[in-house]
Amino acid sequence: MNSKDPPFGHSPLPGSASPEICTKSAFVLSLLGDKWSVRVIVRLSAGTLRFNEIKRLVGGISQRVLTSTLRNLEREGLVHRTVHPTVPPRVEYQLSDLGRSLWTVVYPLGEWAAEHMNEIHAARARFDQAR
Amino acid sequence: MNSKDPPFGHSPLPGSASPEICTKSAFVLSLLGDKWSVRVIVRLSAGTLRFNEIKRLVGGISQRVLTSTLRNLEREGLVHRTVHPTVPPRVEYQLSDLGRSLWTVVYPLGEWAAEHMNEIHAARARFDQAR
DNA sequence: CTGTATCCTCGTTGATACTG
DNA sequence: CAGTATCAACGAGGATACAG
Repeated sequence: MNSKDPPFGHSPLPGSASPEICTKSAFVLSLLGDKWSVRVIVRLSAGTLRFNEIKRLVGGISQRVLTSTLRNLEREGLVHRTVHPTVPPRVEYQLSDLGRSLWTVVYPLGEWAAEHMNEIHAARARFDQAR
Repeated sequence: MNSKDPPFGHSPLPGSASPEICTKSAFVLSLLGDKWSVRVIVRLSAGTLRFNEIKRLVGGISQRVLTSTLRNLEREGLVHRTVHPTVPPRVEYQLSDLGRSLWTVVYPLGEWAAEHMNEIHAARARFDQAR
């Protein structure tokens, strides 16, 4: 995810009217669809945190992957990273304005999930049992 | 993605107040965060489509992966699959009520992307060039 | 037309050890 | 404390061929 940008810039189909939304929704999902980004953002939505605080709060994430996840979020401009040149080093992470703005539109997905999680699990049970 | 459910049912951290939202947003993203689900849903949001119509409209997806994607969406209860036992076979796909409901909350992400895509690309450019 | 069945490649994740 | 460096494992995704 770090290395090369996904192929989302490709031109809309010629003669096609509306596929704007497709590309753009998929683009946002490609930013957050990985395993950890949202979980990190949720924690940062509560305020500034240090590396190991995030690690503890998120839980189950390795140092290496958390580093990578935070770098991605920083690269997309969703998270700010502040290094205090002390010893031992102190690095603080916080959501940028852009990150907070994104959060306001991602949050409703959590609410939707809360309302419909049971329906999804019911559908899964039906589907799986039908085989 | 078909085989086993992601580990999202795990208990909220003991003594922690709010991490509900985390788990649930991440759950929805785990449904749609793969490479093709949203692109398929967008097309189906316009109406009923046959297998190869989706394949053509989405573009760049292989038969095997489209089949898998549609099976997942069907399993989650987001898409209905109707088989007409004719020859040659005719299979129609459409969003379920649940799928349409989800779409209303995913759509705003596309709008957000449309507004802020430039900021993200600017942030990327700044970040990449700083190395 | 609508899928299955294989095979293969690549990226993401994870575990572990080491550094400033 | 906050990373970087390796290495191993796994799964998603793609190419191709075949089937009902």
